[in-house]
Amino acid sequence: MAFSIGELSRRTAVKVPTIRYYEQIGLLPAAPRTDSNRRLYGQAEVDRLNFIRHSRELGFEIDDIRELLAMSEQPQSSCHTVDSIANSHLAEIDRRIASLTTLKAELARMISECGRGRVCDCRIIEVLADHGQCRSEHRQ
Amino acid sequence: MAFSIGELSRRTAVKVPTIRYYEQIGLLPAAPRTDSNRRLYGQAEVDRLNFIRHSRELGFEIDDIRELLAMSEQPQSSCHTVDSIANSHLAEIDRRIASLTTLKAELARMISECGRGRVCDCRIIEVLADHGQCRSEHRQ
DNA sequence: CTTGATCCTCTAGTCGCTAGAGGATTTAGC
DNA sequence: GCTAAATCCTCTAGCGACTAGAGGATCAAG
Repeated sequence: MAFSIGELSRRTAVKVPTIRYYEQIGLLPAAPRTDSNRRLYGQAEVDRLNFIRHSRELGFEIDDIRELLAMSEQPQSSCHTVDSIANSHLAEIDRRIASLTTLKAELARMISECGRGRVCDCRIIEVLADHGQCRSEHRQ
Repeated sequence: MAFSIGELSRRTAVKVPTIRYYEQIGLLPAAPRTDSNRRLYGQAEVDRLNFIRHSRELGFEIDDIRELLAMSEQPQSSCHTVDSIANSHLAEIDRRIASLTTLKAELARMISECGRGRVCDCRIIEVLADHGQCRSEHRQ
């Protein structure tokens, strides 16, 4: 039933020091200990940590996750807060996708235009410099 | 011709402390100083800093930028390195876009399914928990 | 009974900045 | 010329979210 921090780590793909760090910052409650001071966990911690990991992967910040966790622990409350966190996050996601898509096109174009030539002919440098000409002035 | 760090900041949209930081880590060469020890810059620094800013916006790390800058200062060399930096960056961008797109769909669905109800009925929590049921076990 | 894996706490380091203290100098208005 | 505000300088410390390592205790397997 109860298992070690290493086992929790294996079950959630969250590294051991990260789990301890989450406990330290109060994102996970302090775990009960064995006689020899080792942390003990159960299924509830697996769930909570998966929730945290998934949220982190989706780009939520720790403070967002704190709020989301607080919500999830008070199911009787309105989901308005959850909704607004998710919504503002969605707007941010949209911005990131848009900018990454632009970047992707730019990078892809740069790479395709970059022949086997010398850097002076390589458009990657030009595009990054936001210049229409070779940046040879940097050589002095 | 020569201008202050504040002016350089205005021309490049890079904050003054960030410029000093870049000098400190050697991303910008140490600027010449006035008699009263103030840094002086010219067009070359505007170019270089724009290059850096643009690269950072595109998600390149400082060390990547160091390499790209070294390339741009040796136009006679092959652009193979530039190309490989950009290519590996492109792969990373693709991964990020894919994961953000999945997230976006998920968030959008969550938000649309999240009625005016209680959190127990709100799918945002469920999706983040990667669970099919309400996480009321968290309440104890 | 020993070896190696795992656990503990603690401090310090990472990256890319950002903020603030405390002081000097420059610029603008009067 | 004088004052007040803006800008500059250096320095140290802090941020988020970990990650690494020291130094030591304990556990599980052969």
